[in-house]
Amino acid sequence: MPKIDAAKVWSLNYQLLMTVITAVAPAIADLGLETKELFLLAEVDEHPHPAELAAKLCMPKPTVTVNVKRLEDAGFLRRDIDRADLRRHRLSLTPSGRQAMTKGLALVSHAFGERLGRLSAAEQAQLKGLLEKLAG
Amino acid sequence: MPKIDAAKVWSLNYQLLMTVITAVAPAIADLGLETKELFLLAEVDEHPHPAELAAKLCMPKPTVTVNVKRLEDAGFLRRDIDRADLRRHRLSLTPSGRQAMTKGLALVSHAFGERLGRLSAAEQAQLKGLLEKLAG
DNA sequence: GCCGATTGGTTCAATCTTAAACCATCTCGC
DNA sequence: GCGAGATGGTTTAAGATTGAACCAATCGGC
Repeated sequence: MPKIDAAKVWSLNYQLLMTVITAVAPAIADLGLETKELFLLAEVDEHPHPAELAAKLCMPKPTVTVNVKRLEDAGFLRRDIDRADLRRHRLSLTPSGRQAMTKGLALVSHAFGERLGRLSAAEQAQLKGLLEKLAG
Repeated sequence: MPKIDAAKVWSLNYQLLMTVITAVAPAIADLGLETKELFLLAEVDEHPHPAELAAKLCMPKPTVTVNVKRLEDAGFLRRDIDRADLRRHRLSLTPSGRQAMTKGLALVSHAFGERLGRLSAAEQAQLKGLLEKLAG
């Protein structure tokens, strides 16, 4: 019976991610960011429009609106109207936003990297490959 | 440079989990459960005390209190005072709670299993092993 | 035994989230 | 063009989350 229990794997994985992010949350907060805001910032380069962000981050549109507003007020984000489609807003990181994002991701990398350190380099690569297959 | 970017892996993984859970959320709701409540129920057998649940699920104590209360009101959970330690509450699933949990986990298994189906049985086992190393 | 420190759980109030309804703009077919 | 439907984003109001303060019971050292 090689079949594994998918719900168990999901749950295990979830707890892993949450443990890591909970541990770094205070340090991220010191940068002036909520963790959700950090992950939003991290996707802005690739997905500059709020609707895409909502889809990518699995969060409802109003949540994006609110978070974007906060990030804009904090000076981490600029919001310009897309001249090609007046409904759209094109988001872009300000220098300080980029800096905060970089620092924040470094914190996450460090914390999660400690866990990943339990795996060999080959296993790490393997894991990444498997997740990419799943997430694609 | 074999070193992988841990934050990327974290984020990839997070999006994978969220995509899956977002997709099943409506079906879970049909069982009368929020997704968080389902995962709380799923841990009750192993962690019958609210404080342990809070730690295991990475949620603050008041959140556990509220969710437990809802689950109790809905008839999915019983809450008895632990006679050995009068501060503690010992939680236990009612029959209908167990049934809802089983059905809910089956939904998650099915949805996540579809993703896992992209991997061979060997890869699935590999993934599970890697995650267990990380989460332990 | 008794007192200070710890732990388990709840309450409260402030904050965050989000479904529903909304407006503005765009797109497509005619 | 023009109108119906789709899409991008915001507002509002209702519900969820959670830090801080709290009470009750236990534990540890004396």
